[in-house]
Amino acid sequence: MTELAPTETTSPLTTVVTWNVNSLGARFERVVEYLTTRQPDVVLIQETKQSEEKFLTREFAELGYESAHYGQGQWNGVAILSRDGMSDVQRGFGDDDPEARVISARVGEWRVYSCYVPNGRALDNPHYAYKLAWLEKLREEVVRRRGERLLLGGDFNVARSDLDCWDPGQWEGSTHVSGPERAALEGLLGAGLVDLARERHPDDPLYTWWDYRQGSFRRGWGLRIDYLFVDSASATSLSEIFVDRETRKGERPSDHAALVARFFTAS
DNA sequence: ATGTCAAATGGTATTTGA
Repeated sequence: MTELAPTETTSPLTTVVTWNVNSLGARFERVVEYLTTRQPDVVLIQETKQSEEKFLTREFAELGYESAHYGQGQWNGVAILSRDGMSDVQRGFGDDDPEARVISARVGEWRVYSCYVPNGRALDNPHYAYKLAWLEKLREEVVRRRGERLLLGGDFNVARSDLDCWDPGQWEGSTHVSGPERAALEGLLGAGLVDLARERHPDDPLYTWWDYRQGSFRRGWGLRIDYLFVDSASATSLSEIFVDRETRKGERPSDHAALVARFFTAS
């Protein structure tokens, strides 16, 4: 088994988490429990499914986190939490994208992004073309920021390779594994990013999502669709990275687990 | 078409999205 446990340490590590919570309203208690017990430094949240008004800014502040949210209500919605503050928050790509799917901020030396890539729905659905175009916009954003310390986390809704998929045959003809989606994700990485989990653990599935149906989590029927990407110069500061499977267990879990990375802090 | 979950609604079941 490759289940990795978080390590207790007092060394100056920065912990960054990406987690698709599948409704912050439904998941708030789980998120609070996570923040309280694990005390991550930065949390990148996807699928808040909340309006700006409903986002519990004050409650997060009382837990020690500055927060920024880009919400649209019923669907989508992305947020960033930071124990050490943030500045220069940017919502969306600055275009006419009607869906709230990306937010970024300056956190310390990083520009961090919380990304929720469109699902695509089906290969012949207009949402699939939107997904590919959206990934291209994200790639262009990364190209624009070349040279900065970048950290992108989120639900990318693409399994990079068959290793990232419990039964590739079952997914044939579906979204998340198609050639154009994978090419778009590789194109994003080609802009100068490193897939930290895969680089550190070349042979482990490291699934981050399991369907609620059919006991998929128990059976190991997952996909790796959540990622943490950093610029290649920053990748050397990675201490460890793991999927926190505890976040997928217990009472009312999201269908995604949290992906956790720890970085050596620059001094 | 799914051993499910979440949001929204002329709602107490259905639709939509994932």
